Amino acid sequence: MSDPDRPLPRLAMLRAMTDRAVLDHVFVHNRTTRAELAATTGISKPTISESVRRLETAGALRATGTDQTGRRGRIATFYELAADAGRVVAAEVNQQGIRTVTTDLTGAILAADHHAPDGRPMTTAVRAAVAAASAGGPGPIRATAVSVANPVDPVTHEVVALPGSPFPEGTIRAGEIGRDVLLDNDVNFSALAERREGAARDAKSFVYVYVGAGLGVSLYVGDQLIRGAHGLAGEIGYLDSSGATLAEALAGQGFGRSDAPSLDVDAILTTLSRAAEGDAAADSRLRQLGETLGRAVAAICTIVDPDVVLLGGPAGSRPELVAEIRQTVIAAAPGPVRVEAGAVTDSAALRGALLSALDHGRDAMLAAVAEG
Amino acid sequence: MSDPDRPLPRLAMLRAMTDRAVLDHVFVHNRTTRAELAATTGISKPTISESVRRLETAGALRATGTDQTGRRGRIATFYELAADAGRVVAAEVNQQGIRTVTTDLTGAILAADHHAPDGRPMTTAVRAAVAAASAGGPGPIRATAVSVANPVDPVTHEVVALPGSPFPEGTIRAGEIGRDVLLDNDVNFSALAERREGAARDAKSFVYVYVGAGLGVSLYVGDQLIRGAHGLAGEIGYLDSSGATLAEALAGQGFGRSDAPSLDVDAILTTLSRAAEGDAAADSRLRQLGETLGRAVAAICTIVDPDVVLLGGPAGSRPELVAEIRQTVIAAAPGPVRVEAGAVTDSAALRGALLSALDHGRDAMLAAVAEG
DNA sequence: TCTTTTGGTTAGGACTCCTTACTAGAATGT
DNA sequence: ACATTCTAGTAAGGAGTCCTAACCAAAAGA
Repeated sequence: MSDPDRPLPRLAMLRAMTDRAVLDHVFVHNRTTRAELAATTGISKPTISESVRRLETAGALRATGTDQTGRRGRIATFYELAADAGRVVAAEVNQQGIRTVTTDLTGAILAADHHAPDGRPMTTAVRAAVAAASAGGPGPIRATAVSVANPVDPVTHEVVALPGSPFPEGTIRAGEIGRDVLLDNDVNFSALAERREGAARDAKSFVYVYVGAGLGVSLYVGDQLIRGAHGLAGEIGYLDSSGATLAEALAGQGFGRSDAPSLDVDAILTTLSRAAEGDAAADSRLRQLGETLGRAVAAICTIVDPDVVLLGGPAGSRPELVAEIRQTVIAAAPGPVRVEAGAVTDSAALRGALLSALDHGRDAMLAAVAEG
Repeated sequence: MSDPDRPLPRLAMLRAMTDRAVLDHVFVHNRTTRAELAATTGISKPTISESVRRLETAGALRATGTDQTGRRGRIATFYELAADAGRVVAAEVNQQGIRTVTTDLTGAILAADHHAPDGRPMTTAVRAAVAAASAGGPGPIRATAVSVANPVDPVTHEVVALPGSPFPEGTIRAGEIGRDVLLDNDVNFSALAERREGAARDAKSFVYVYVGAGLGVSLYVGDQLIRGAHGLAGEIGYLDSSGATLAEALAGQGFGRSDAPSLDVDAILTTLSRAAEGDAAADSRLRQLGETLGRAVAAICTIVDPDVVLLGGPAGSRPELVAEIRQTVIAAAPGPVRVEAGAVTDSAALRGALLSALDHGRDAMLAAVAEG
């Protein structure tokens, strides 16, 4: 792994920085030319040319045609990522089964799959699904990310089993699924998706509140996720709500399951639709739900003062509930806060896992180029 | 300021990194030699020599004697920071007046002063105190940090006036005190002191709770302070506590002033001492205070899951109160949390302001060297 | 006195990057 | 048709930083 001969520790860093600048540009503008690279990065043309040549011989880039737009001057040659530069795999595990997606390093989807729950142990099923998603494509798998519905310990990378959790199995270790697997919470991954390409793109800090079968919160400050010392940051089911925990309070309002921090999504959704039909009792229960959740969100806002609060999940993204929560938060939090529904509604956790896998996969490819 | 000719944008970064490595080593081991620098930084001896020569001619370093420990081999020449490399000023503003301290870039104290409140407007008095602390020493003032008792907006650097705040004046702008002034909250600065040289030295994340005339919280995650989008992070006086705000609840227990989020420190301290003398009623009120504060701290722990919670301030650092709060927090927070008293008791805010000024002052000197 | 040890310098080379000048090739203008 | 203009990329030369290896200087130990 590490060279016995390290001839240029510091100077090599400069070279790696130029390579990174080139690749970073390729990741967003899939096709590019040497001239465009030099112009946008500010690096000189000869240096860019050398970097491109290096990356091409290393198998990362590939010349892929010429610029045929009838423009004056010499025709430019396009470069893009080589087809076999690598792939990444993302998987989402929940009660509906296992969903996987495989993309190349640009993020273009190569395959997607879904496995309904069968009798097998969860770890076995996940390992098989990831192996199937990894098989038979061009280039090596550079990274794998798996989203689960439970908190994940940031140091052991092991799924933390909370009492009464809806997650079907208490212990999954990243090492049992494959090597270099990024295992994380679905709420964290969903928040990442919102951060990168959702409603929190421009926020310096934001709070993502997931209201679904689970109830969880992710905090982002800058581009940093606050995981907590024991991976328990954002487990707001344990927040105090007028003497009881928030989960207990919600259960007492008829929105919880008998087993603790799990919510009854169907109950929430039927209440929402009945309130919309004019049912006064349902409307009252909706207000009560919004106020209970809103007070918890207001506490978070008082403590971390985020730019924006995003609500997600099958219940949290419903506009009626968003409006109720917003009202309570604005009344109770000291500063001005925006409370909105998340923008990434379609399997946000899988999307976030993919984004995370892409980050790491791209880093891995760059490291491979630098090594060899 | 900026060169019209920028001959080496990238290569110059390497050189700056070497200089920074040398200076960083000098900042902690005041005296050092070229050989020691090469050994500890891993940079080659010729490169270190060149950097030392550069820093010496720029006026940052100074040869200051030779190694006289009867050791074999050639005698080493010691280098340390030049006396006129620069100074920094820190000031703490509170109801007792203005306290200032001036140090060189190693942190050695050159002067300290205290100004009791006079009739003058606060901004005028602070400006005068900072000017007095800056005058007549060797080398330029590289940075100035001022600690105030109110929250500071992170973008405008203006003191935010909260209703009923104990801070005597609502608006101070950093620009009105001097140029390049770091203006921040006393709680934030105290937390920085704990982070660097107090009980949170080894913590990855921690919460600092100040209980004194003001009531405030600072959150550190890694080396990053969570300020909040509007500078209001940690204003827990507004937290909900059984229907009222925390400040109101504390006032209702007899620990507050009539003007809102300000605490009556004397009332807390007398309750503490009476409870220690066996007064049952005082003991009951102490337990109630500990539980009220503990529930707020537990909410913070549930949301951010820190490594450790440090309590500071004239009331917060009292061991009896720490024990009460700890008991409530451990019972209510989901994960295992350490709750301790802060270790920096003697004017922590001023110490933190000084540390912050040192950070920026050292950076400023390095930038000055790089400029030429 | 000779050897060893240690701090530091010198010499030479490797590497990265930059500026300037140049070439190739296509569209445009006359 | 032919020169002009414009663009992509290459070539040459030089500057700057860093590294290794060898060397020098001075003091302690044998």
